[in-house]
Amino acid sequence: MADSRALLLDAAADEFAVYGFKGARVQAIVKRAGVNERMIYHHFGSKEGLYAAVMLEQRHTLGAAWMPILDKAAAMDPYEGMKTALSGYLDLVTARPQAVALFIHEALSDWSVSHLPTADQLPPQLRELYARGQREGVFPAGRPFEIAYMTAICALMGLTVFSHHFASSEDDTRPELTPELRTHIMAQLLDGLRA
Amino acid sequence: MADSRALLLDAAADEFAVYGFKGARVQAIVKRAGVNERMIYHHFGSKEGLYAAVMLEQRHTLGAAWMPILDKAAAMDPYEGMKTALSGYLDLVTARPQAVALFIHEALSDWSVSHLPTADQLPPQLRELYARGQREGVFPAGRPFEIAYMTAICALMGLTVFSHHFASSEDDTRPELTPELRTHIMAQLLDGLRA
DNA sequence: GACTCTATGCAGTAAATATTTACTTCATAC
DNA sequence: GTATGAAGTAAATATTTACTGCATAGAGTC
Repeated sequence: MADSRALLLDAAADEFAVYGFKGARVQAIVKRAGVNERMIYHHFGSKEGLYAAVMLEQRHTLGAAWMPILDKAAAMDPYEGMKTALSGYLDLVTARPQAVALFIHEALSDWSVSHLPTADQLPPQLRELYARGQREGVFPAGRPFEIAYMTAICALMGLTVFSHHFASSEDDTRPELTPELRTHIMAQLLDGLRA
Repeated sequence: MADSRALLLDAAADEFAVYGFKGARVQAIVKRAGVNERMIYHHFGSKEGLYAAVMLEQRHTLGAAWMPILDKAAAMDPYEGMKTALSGYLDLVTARPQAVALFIHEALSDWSVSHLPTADQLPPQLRELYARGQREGVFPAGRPFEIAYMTAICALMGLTVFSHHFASSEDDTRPELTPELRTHIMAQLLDGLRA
């Protein structure tokens, strides 16, 4: 009845995000999803197949959500464009911290087939926007785009991972970044990009 | 004969750094360490005891290595002090990427007793240095130290995790950050701190 | 040499874990 | 109306995994 495939993908994303591939338990996944254990092998063939499907879906979802923002940013002036792109990225990872966790787990583990974008697969819109900013003197001329990009994105991913450190001691709810904290973070990252 | 305790701590740090607590296998640890499986339970009582010992040792080692640099930084002017502290931190995590991996794994997992420093345990030397910089107008007045600190440190940790993305395709060796890349990263982070 | 104590090794055990086997429903196309 | 194949379930299997009981080796002390 219920779409057990989608239920499994969601539950598995949560479980893999917390424990990584080896640490994740299929029983925990099927329990979360509320489906029979057999369904994993029916839909995905193996735990590994399920993992690969989860990673593909996450990367696709994240990419699809970021794409329109990147396109919008590409039409703006370099500084405002970067602001838009990074702010949009922060929105995305705030809304889907599991995706960040999944990517980090994969980077830490020795997973053979990486589902992560490589240095030459970074968003071309931002690459061009950054180059334009460099020509206009808004961004420093000598700094490679890869460095500028990775430094800013890594900061956002890291902050997502350690966001619960901003929680007050008796705050039991998930401590989302307040708009005020967001503003400070964005200002710091954008100042870092400036020439 | 051989100090099996130290061998186990080292091997376990490597294994936990890659797979996290649940994903790590005690057999893999003892194989790496070249000691008998029994030794884990002799020295640490359990897998969990070994993990706790590893985390304590890593945090202590990292803290002890950073401490003198922080003290030196505290005596400098705010900007140069921050530069010294962050540059020293980058040296540390470059030399011991496993420590970063361990902390990130713990932040991602639902481990009950956290071995991570909380927001009020951030290095007091830097807190005071930052406040001094704010009074002198070097650092922005309204931005909380926790934000400025975490944003910069998270960027460094994230870059450590994703550093292999800077490798050229046929580079089989571990792609350490070149001095040139380091310079760009430090410049970007320090510019971000500036008022 | 006997005695003690810690370090180490071997061979196991019980539980956990990924995967498979055999089977039932159930919708839909021919 | 039945053939077909996908979706779902319960139980079993083979392997892995953390952990233990027990024996032994060696070093130091008397």
